[in-house]
Amino acid sequence: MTVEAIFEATIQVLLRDGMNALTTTRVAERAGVSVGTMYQYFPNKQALVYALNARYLDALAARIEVTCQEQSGAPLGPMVEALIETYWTAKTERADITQALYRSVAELNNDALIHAFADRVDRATTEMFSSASDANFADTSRTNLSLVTVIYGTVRNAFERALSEREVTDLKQDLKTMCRAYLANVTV
Amino acid sequence: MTVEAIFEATIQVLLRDGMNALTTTRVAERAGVSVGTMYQYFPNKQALVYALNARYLDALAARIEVTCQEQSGAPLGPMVEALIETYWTAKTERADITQALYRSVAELNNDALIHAFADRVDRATTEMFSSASDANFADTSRTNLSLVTVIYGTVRNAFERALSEREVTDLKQDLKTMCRAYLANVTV
DNA sequence: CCAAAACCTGAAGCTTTCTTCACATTGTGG
DNA sequence: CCACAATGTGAAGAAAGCTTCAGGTTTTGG
Repeated sequence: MTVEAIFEATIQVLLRDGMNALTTTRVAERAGVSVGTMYQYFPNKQALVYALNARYLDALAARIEVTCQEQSGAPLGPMVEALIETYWTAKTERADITQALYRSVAELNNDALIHAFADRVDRATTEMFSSASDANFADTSRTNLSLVTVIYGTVRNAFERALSEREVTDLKQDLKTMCRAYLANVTV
Repeated sequence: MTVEAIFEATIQVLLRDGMNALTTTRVAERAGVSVGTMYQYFPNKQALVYALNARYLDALAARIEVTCQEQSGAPLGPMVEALIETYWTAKTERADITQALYRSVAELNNDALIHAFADRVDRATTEMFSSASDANFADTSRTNLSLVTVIYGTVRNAFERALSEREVTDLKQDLKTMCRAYLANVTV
């Protein structure tokens, strides 16, 4: 489909030349369509980048929701590990795309996008944690916020450092350790 | 000083209008100088943004180094709390600037900048942790990497969610808890 | 006080990019 | 096979930005 080709081309250009070089002409060329076609699907360049990110975040949220449902009722330890695993995998299996998108959102008015995503995902994780067989939080939403902020933040920062495979494995392991240790502390 | 005015103007424009609207004309205008003057100090626009970030990261690294020296020889618990406190404060005391810079680096070829910063700071924190009165790591550099990645990542992610003051306080507290709990696990 | 250096000015050239629109091509239902 | 809708084309207009440079102003040091 044309739209799909345009999205793919956008990612390619973003990867190859960065956000500065992301021009309508270049995207259209790489997508194998004319500029006019692009404007039939997106009112302007910003809308294109916005749509690309929305699409990506939607897919990511959906994956997290699946994990949360799968883990419903499980003990907290496996739960948090599954969440880390899902998020980490989703971000790293196409690391190049993740990186490209991280850069492209920076110059968007992305607050609405980010918050909608955060709200949706928070709802899923909060519900999951509440359902844990050993759930007994003093403050569920606080614990949820701390966990997800630490996890998502760590993954993102791991991207900015060029870590070796070994370092990534170790870091992921340690993140799990930290989250489990934290949960042991905050459950009554 | 002129250069300082230009830097300040760059931040202002970045804050008010975002990276898209960061034009040489606008920066010069806001700085109260002519465009020509700007080009006497920076060979081009990118160099300006680069220099701004370099300057900021240098100051941040210096602050972290001070904390690391102050904490030399202390126990691990206070150490990691001091690191969190320093980093968090440095990032939040001028949250607007932090946000503006996070956005501006995105479209820089920032790898060199980021890695130089990471190396410098990692050296300081690794040395600090090694000096701890109760230091006894199986793998010092691994533990260091895990701690700093989690801490810096969490702070960054906290920025993207619009957290209330209460949530920030709680999150910081929980981050400290997590780091201490982690340290208790990895020290022999 | 003066000459040289340092610093500043901002209009204009050049380039690049976004966006439009009149027209061409392709697909579809009868 | 035809008429009509949907889709695609790409040259050109319009706007905006980066950078230069010839010349003005201020500072410095003797």
